[in-house]
Amino acid sequence: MFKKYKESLAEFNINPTIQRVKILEFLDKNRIHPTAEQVYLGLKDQMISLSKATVYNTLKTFAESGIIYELTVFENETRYEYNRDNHIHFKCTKCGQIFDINQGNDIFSESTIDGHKISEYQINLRGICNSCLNKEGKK
Amino acid sequence: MFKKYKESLAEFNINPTIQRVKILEFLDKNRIHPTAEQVYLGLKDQMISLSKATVYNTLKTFAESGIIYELTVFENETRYEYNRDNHIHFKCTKCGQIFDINQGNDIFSESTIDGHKISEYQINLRGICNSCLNKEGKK
DNA sequence: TATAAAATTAGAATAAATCTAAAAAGGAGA
DNA sequence: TCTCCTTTTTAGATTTATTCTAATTTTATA
Repeated sequence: MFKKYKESLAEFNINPTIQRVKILEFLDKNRIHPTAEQVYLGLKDQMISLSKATVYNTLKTFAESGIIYELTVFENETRYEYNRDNHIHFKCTKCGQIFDINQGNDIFSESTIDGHKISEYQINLRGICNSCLNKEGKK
Repeated sequence: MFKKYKESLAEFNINPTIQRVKILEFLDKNRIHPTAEQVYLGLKDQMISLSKATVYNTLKTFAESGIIYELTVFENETRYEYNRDNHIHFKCTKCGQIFDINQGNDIFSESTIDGHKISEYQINLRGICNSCLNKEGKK
């Protein structure tokens, strides 16, 4: 059942506890760039003993290992995603949803800029999304 | 003395109260991408009655008007800067400093992507800065 | 199985940001 | 200048995200 997640965790040298497997599964099946709070809320009913601290610890452990990605898109809330393909984010100011955009991948392929060594980058777009634009049009 | 700042504020239809002029001056003279807290700490000695709420309110008012820019660079702390020239940011994981990089300006000159209307974008780089690299080299 | 190490837990603590309601300041007109 | 009205500031309480702490439970290992 959870073999897939256990194997992934093993690849990243993370012990596959029940909590960790469940959290990874949640991230895999809910591609909404959730906050730690959202992960906790999404799991607490099926895991009555789950603690928020575990969710925070686990997400941090995951992000540090590289199995998931940690993002901050304009607002000051840390979000997480399982999608490790190179992509950028668009946040809608109307509905608040965050969309993945498969573009802009190798803009900073040079690893140095102004003498600073780049190890990572994030590109965040903001505006009004596709579906909110349509809703506006209909009014 | 503060004519320059009063004029800028007038351009953006913001009443030039003493607090506002002082906060704008602070941002102009301290190009460190400060947090609201840092602005408050930097001004409270010369303005004993200054309230944190005023700093937060003012920075928000400024950002909404467009006279300053609000940024989130990886960490979940909102930062502000007076520099409105198009540029991107580099945050050093060693010293925590944020550097301005004058590059990457017109990457999203097209105003639509995947049908989403782009009104704004941020590009954030992370790694080890110039001077931290040098210090490492010397050890 | 015993023992050590790692992980989880509940709840307290911290820190950023917002809210509230009252006081102060500023502007417009008589 | 006085009055009225709007805007701004203020202190402190509140909210919310996150971290910390110390005890307990689980897992790994000898």
